[in-house]
Parts: sequence; C-alpha cells; structure tokens
Amino acid sequence: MLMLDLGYVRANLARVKERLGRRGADVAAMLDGFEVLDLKRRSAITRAEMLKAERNQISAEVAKRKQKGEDAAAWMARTRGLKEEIERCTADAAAAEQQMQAVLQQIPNLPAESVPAGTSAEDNVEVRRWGTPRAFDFAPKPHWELGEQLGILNFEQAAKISGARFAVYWDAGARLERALANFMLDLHTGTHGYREVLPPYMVNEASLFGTGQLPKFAQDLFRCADPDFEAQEESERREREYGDEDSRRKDRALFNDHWMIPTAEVPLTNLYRDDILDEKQLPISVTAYTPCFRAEAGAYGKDVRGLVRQHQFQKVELVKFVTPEQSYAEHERLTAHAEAILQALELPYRVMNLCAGDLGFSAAKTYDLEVWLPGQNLYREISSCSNFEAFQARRANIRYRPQGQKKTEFVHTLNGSGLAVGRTWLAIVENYQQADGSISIPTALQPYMGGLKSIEARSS
RNA sequence: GGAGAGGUGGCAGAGCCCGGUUGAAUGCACCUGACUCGAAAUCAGACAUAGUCGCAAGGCUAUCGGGGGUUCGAAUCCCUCCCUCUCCGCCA
Repeated sequence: MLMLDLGYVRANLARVKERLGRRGADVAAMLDGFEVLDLKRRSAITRAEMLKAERNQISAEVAKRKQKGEDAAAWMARTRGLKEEIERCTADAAAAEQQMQAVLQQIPNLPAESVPAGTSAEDNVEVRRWGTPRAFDFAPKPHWELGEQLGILNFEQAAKISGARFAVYWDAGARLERALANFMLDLHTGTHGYREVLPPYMVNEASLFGTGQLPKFAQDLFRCADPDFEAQEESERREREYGDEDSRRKDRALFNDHWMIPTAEVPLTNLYRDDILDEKQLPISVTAYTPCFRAEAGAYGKDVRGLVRQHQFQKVELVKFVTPEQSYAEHERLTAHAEAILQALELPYRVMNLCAGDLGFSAAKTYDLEVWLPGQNLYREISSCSNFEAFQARRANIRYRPQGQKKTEFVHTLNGSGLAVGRTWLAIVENYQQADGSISIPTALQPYMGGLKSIEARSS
C-alpha cells in the first residue's frame, strides 16, 4: 500500500518532484530512479502474467479432456519448466515492487497549495493572534517553580519511580488535569458535535502504518516487549523472510504486536481502517482523551525542565473523516474548535501556518496553535491541526462511496489536539500566577474544580 | 491457561467431506431503466477490488483471514500464524 498513489506519481512525476521539493531538495531526490525501477517492475509483471496465462490455459485443457474421459498426460507434460520460469519472474517482480515500496513509504505527503514555502520553523507564517499577554507587575515564574512551590507538581518522585521526563501531580494539580480533560471533552461533544471515544492505548503495527508513524518513525515510539523471547525472535525471523511492508501490514499481528500510542490520532483514525463508509455518514467527528507515549529519542538536552516534553502526557484529540470536497473547510472548523478551548480559558495564542519544510510526514497542511507562556517569555505549541488529505486513508484503506456512484474513493482525514492537556495545565499555571505564588482558576474551569477559585500552597 | 466452533464479495449466507469454465449460488443493500404527477410496491437489467497490456474496444493476472506447501490445476487438501465466538479455569 502506497502512501502516494503509484499511478499518480508515475503520470505526474515531474510535478510530484516539484511539490515534494518544497519540503527540501533531499526529499525530491528520493524519487530518483523511480522510473527505471517502475519499468523493471512492470516488465517482470507482464512476463510473469503471460506465463501464468499459458499455464492456466493448459490446466483448462486438462480439465476439459479429463471430463470427456480423454487422456491428458500430454497436456500435463506441457507445463514442465513453466513453473520454474514463473517463479523466477514473480520473484523479479516482487523484488522490484519491494524496492519501490521501500522508497515510496519513506516519502512524505505532498504539501497543499496554500502551504508557505520555507525550510524551517523560522519560515512559518503567522495567520492570526488572539488575546493580549498579561502585563505583570512582578517577574513571572516558569511553571516548574510554581508547581513545586505549591506542592502540586513533583519531578523528584517521578524520577524515582519512573525516570527522566515524567511527572507526578498532587492535589489541586492532579485535579486541574482532570478538570481540563472534562472541560475540553464537554465542549467538543456538547457544542462542537464530536462523538466521545475511549480507545485502546496500545495498538498494532498495522495501525501505526496507517497513520504514517511506521515504518519510518519507530524510534519515536515505545514498543511493548513480549515476555516470550522466542516468540519475538520467531516474529523477527518472519519479518526478514517474508517482510515486504504490504504483507506485513495485512499480517495484522506477528506476535504480540503492541505499541504504546504516541497520540490518540492512531487508534481513532484506524477505527475505520479497511472500511467503506457511506457518504451520508460524513463528516465523522470523534474526540478522545488519552495518554500519549513518546520516546523523545534525539531530544536529549531539549526542554529538560518542566512539563513541556514528557514521555507520557495526556491529550484530548480531535479526528475527522471527511470527503475531499469538505476537507479544507473542515480543517478550518477543526482548528476553530481547538481555538475555542484557548479562548474559553482566556489564554493568549497565535496561529501558525507551517511552511513546507516544517510540515509533518503525513500532513498536507498544518496549523499550529501556540500559547503564550509568560514564565518562559515565548509562544509554545499547544495544538497541531492537520489535513492529511488521502495520505492516511490510502495507507489505512479508508474509503467511502459517493452518493449515486458505484466506485469508492478515499476519504480525507484530519486531526488536531484539542488540546494537549499537560501544556494547557502549564499555560494556566504560568498565565494565572499571582505575586504570592498562587494560581487563580479561569472562570470557565471553576465548576470543574468543585468551585475552587485559587490554588494556594497547603498550610500543613 | 484448557477444550471446542468459525473467518467467503457493501452486508447476510451457500460452496469445502468427494480439487477442474466458481470471481464464486441465493437474499438484501446500492445503481440504471420501465410503470407513476411523484414516491412506494412491482418488473427488467447492471453490480467486487487491485495490478498489468492496449489509443480504444477489450484482454490477461491476482485476490474466498495472512503466509507457505501439495498438484497440470486449490475457496476446496496439508502446514503455520493471526483473529472472532462458545464453554471451563483465573482475574480488575
């Protein structure tokens, strides 16, 4: 299963290269040799199919003669040598196919037309800004200082029981996390029309392939080791032996094939993997509150303090399945739904249109919402809302039947954080801090905090 | 963990014991046409997906949970893995 449509790539090679080139010259270069490989593959397929056709004809003749009671030995002998020849051609075709798949699976989605040019975060374009950063008459502190002073956040205990990049929340801090999750879910299900889902937090390999995390980004994920070591070795042997990506994708679980989800996008998008939806059902909007687990390999020394970059954090995710016609309008709506949370909590933010070079692997277009953090004096990503067009749908085989049409088409998938709860937590702590180190609770959140208006240090 | 049953097209469901025009009966849904002012009902027809060859018409190849094997030929036989269901055990 290809990430980009093979026929489309072949027919529009120059155009595809040009659009991929917007992500960087090295990306477009991945398609070098594509034509040669494709030619090799097709000629091997044609040869193999001709031989198979011959074999099938002979078999049909054998069947006819046997039914009539005639002798078929002469015909049966005709296939001598065919079998080996077929096997050789099929192997050639499979080898070429595998090489192409290996290349294509590494290639990211094509950027949408409305994506700005650029190579790094520097080139992202600010679309709009909401709210005014509050003027402090004292020096605002970062959340890790405030949290530890108030006794609602404990990194030492987390390091002891788990390791680096984990946190323990206490008392009102724990409740604040729970309040935020409930508040967000209520708004999305009540006002924005999303259905609430509680999905598994562990998924199989096929799901991760479907949303684009695998095969390229295995190093970012936590994989559950099978206590049965022999089973694991057996699985890896199979992977080597038959492991073209496509058959592995279909071969749902080789052993206990479980990975911790890096985002609810994975289980939610895969809800409809291999399904054919009715156009009447679309758009489908779902939301879920889940933990997210990220290895953060390669992030050593980055954001080491505080809650910004954790191995486990919680997030409310928004996912939509839409028709191609709806997708860009729905992308704007989904982004607005995430923004509505920030607005209700009165947290200043800005919306960034990511440039081609900063776009994620699977995305055609992404808006990042960046919240103002006075304790660190910067805007920080708190939500990422993307349109994947048919990229994930093709990999996960999610189709729909347009009304009045017989042929199926791939849906477009969208998702966004609505919001990352951990980062919302710290945004509240930093933006609502008072001179005495207490945190006032945003009005919208107070009902979810049992009426609590302020988090103060415990007296005891 | 133990024992059994099963996985077939959008869905339901035959075929598998006894391998041979079976890409797969039948029903439902969907689509087209007729009838109708329109709709329902009825009747008639069409109706899998992907790859590949071809300007096209149209061929050809593959696919009956995944992989492998036996055979001239596999949905049907053999091996293996996965999944689902039922019963027993254990457990939040």
